[in-house]
Amino acid sequence: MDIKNSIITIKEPPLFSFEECIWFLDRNYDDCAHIVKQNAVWKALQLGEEQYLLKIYEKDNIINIEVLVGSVNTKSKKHIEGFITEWFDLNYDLAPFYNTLKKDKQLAYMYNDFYGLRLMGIPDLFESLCWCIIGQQINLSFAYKLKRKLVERYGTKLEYEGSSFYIFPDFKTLANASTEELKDMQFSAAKASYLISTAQAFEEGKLNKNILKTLPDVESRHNLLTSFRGIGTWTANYVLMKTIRDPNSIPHGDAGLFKSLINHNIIEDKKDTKNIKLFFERYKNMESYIVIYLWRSLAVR
DNA sequence: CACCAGGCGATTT
DNA sequence: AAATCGCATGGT
Repeated sequence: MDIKNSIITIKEPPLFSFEECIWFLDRNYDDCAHIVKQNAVWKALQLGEEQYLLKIYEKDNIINIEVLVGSVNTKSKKHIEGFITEWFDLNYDLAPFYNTLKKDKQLAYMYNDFYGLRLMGIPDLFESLCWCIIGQQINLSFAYKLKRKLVERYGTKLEYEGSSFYIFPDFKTLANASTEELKDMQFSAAKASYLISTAQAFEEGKLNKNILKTLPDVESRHNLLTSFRGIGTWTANYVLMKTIRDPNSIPHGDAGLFKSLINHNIIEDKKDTKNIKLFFERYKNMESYIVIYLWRSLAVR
């Protein structure tokens, strides 16, 4: 294959910072979903039957996607372009959000400090839900540690030039895992059971991205999600934000969100529901974006 | 040592 | 209906 053919390019949208986006992917944690180094991100993924390893970097306001592993043809090229566009939220117009942000006395600084940050998504619904279940109630460092154990045990490893890249386990594999195995890996009994029952819901066809996308509004999507064990309002809203890309999802009860709102003197404490409501009214239909920027503010470069 | 982490469901009041 | 509890473990 011609080397040139293995590089896919996408023109960057306005109000975009590749560097800010890929920095957010890790922000000093240890996410096994990708490797960020030298102004590039390496990402392994499954597209249909085939496995891919992508190296994504920026050059002259163009996103370059180098396909290191996997075959490139018209179909897979389109698939990869679609994946990156969705992951980086390239089709979203940030201008209305920035217009509102710049008028916000406490948060206007974010326009300069986090300029061009997009809502980095989790395109795969099963992966997204598992990540939420893992992260419930524990600190993020431990959550990433648990996720890595899960992925290294049940996922797919891709070796490339001495480095290992991992693809998140598919639901069939996790549906057949046992709670005992997961408990031995430091998952609580409850989390082990939620992960397996979620995987089984996918296997039985009761839950998938298409079902959610077909529902008419965010309330019905929220209600379907929370009808499953282990998926509460926080998880439902997180997934609607990161995977379904509803613009108006707020992960209510989120510890980081409270912390950020307190840091910015927007609320007194967690029980200050009145000011939380007032705050989000300023960001009508862009709630998901302001949440991402509030989370971003918790991380230190 | 206590208390909280990007919560949730079960149990008790 | 609302408040409380247990969960696994790491960090402060």
